[in-house]
Amino acid sequence: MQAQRRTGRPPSMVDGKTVPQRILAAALELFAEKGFESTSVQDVVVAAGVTKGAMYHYFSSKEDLLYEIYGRVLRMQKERLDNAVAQEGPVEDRLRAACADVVVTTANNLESTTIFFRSLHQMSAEKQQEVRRERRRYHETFRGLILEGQKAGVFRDDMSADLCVDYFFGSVHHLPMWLKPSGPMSVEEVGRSFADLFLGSLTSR
Amino acid sequence: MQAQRRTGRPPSMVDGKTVPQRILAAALELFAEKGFESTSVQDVVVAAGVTKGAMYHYFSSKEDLLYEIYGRVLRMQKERLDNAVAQEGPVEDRLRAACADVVVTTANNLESTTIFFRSLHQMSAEKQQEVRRERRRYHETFRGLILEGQKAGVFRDDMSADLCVDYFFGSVHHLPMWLKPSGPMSVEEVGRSFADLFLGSLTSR
Amino acid sequence: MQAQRRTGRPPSMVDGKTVPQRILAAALELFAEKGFESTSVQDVVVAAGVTKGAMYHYFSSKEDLLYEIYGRVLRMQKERLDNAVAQEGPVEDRLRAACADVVVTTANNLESTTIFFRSLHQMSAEKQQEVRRERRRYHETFRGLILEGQKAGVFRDDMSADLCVDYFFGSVHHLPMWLKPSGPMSVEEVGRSFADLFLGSLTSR
Amino acid sequence: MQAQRRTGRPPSMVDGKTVPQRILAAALELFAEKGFESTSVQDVVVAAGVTKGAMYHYFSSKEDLLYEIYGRVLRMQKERLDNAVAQEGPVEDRLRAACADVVVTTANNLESTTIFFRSLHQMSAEKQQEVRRERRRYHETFRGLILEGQKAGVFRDDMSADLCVDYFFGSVHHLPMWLKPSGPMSVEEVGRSFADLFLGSLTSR
DNA sequence: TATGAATGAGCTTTCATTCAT
DNA sequence: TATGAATGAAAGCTCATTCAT
Repeated sequence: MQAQRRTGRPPSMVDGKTVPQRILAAALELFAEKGFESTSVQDVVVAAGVTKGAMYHYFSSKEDLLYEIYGRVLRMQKERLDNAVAQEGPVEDRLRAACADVVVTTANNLESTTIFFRSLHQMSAEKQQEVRRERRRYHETFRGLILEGQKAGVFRDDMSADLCVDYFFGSVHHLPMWLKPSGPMSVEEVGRSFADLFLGSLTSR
Repeated sequence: MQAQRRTGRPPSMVDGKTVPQRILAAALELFAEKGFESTSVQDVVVAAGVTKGAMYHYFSSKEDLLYEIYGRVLRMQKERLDNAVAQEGPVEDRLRAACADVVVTTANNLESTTIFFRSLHQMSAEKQQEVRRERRRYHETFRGLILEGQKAGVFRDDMSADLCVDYFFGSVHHLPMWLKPSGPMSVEEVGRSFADLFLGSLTSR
Repeated sequence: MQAQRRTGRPPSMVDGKTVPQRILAAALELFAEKGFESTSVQDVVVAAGVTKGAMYHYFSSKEDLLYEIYGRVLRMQKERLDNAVAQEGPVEDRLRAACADVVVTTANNLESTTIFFRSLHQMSAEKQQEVRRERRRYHETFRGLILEGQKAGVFRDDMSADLCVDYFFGSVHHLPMWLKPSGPMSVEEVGRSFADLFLGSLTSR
Repeated sequence: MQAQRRTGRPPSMVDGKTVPQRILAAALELFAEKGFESTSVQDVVVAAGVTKGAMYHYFSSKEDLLYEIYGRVLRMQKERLDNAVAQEGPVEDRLRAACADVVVTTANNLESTTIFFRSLHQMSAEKQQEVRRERRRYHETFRGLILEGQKAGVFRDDMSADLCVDYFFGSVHHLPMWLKPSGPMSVEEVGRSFADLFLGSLTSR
């Protein structure tokens, strides 16, 4: 593994974070707080402590910032789901674990999720498609678990697996609308409860 | 049966809709399609076939358009829920009916719902509070049904009723993200399914 | 001829010139002096004594300003040429008059001509085509005179009429590069001299 | 026959051209195509395959690129004219040869000429003066030939020699506006024709 | 000799809103 | 009730140039 050639002025670091890292962190916070459209590039660079020129050195547009944020969320979620699915054990246990985990992950990244569902439509058609494709893969993996349980006879099979996925993820994606990390329930409790409610739906009757 | 004549210049009507009605209809469509911030007042008035001056005659600001849209949604939803709750019969039937109804109503007003959750943060803090207050009332009414069922012993009572409401309404509010009116299931079927899934959760174990 | 309906705020006038007139006059002067690209919209509106918003109320873009300037030049030149061609008399007299006239007209509109040949490439491909088409018509009309003289045997016919037109108009279009209205020769003298030189070319041998 | 070796790091060569040569060639092409102001330094260095730092190592500014281009054109034109003037023979033959030659040279360097007359105003006042001074010398040399012919009685002397020079060079400098190297006439033919037309003017009556 | 980071001023354009009628 | 003119602040983005190595 070759160390990459280093020439030119070295990148500036603050608190061990590079310029693009600081910019993305600032964008994440501001987009979640005020919305993508109501946040100006000026706002972002001031919050990140960099100049506008520096931002455009690393990102090609304001939309690109959004796209990068999306990429991170998608990568993380997919990785965790793949992980949960690959575990050993009965399908209901694996689904329960996956459900609880996605709730916890979402709860720990409320800002990203807020932005995700609020600002998707601000992206160019092409990038939206890319994101949707990735979401679809996620959806399919999850749906696979449900189908497996239905075939195994542990989940009711008079209900479309697709619908069940949308039903559950609706609940998850709306967490930012009401969940306060400082609220009465820990995020793990919320995760267990959501998993319980959903499994209850699938195993009822 | 003709509405009684008024004196003075009659309001300009097109397709039986007054100027403010046309403006709101255009705003609803555009805000849902492109987002509140990405829709200019110019866009709205062009789509409504009126001039900018006319819009500012009827509405005090662009935000006011959003507020009016919110008001209509809230009034409609509250009315329907109150109606469902006031029915006779066992609590599980009344809850099931309310669940199915809110799904159908939401599905028939996808544009409003899209705007509702995407653009709430664009409103002034005061108006946001007003909307949240109204939402809270709605939430409480619904929660009342669940509590009633828990006390009656027909619903599991080891789960916070608040959480259950948020869980279910998350699913409902995300309908615009995936539901196509032309899809394989009718909105009534989706309503019944969602109600079934939710009731399954509450009555499991 | 119906007086057009007047509603709304009346347009502001300064020195009997409307806002768009003042803007175009300022743009003409500045584009000629500093070049199109080096002149900012800010420069133009300050010189015209209007606001940027007013400019964009009347013109769709900075390029549109250029386009309007081009339109005026083209219309004027075409009109004068058609006029000269339509006169009575021998072809050499008509050509001589047309040559002298285009020199005088160009000399009296040095700014427009400067902009014309310096900034054509800044316009969108479509508008450039439109301008070139108009130029081509002008060229053809002029060429018609030469062909007529060649057929009549008064002009040498061993030289492409096209080439002759380009030859002469090159001289005319470069007038802004050296001609000073306050120079030793009047513009009419220059016109007569150019016409004489060109006619000398055509009748030599 | 290899050029003698130098010590130190050899300049990076591509296609036998040094870095500054590649930069100037790229600038020439781009300035002619899109105009000086519409070409960014970025565009130039990308086209030349070098970095921005490298460009600023060899040239002090973007304007400096333009200045270098001007210098090359001026040097070449002056050299060729001096050459033509220094020939033996009657003045009309020498003028005819000089006229034809400047047309051919211009036609073979359309890009340079395009830039020359389009972008002169983009240079600093001092450099503009320098260029104009050089142009003046060129003009004077050419004018000398005409005066010589007028004194010798072979050219009409009722026409200012200055005007004649401007008249002819206008035609030459506008060649880039219409001449296509792939057109029906070879550049040599155009040169002969232009020379013929101009000599016809001078010897008429 | 050459690099990639970073600057900061300036650019065109958009937009919600107000004005005068 | 409604118009078209006009405002002025702010937006996203570009760019020639300089910096630190």
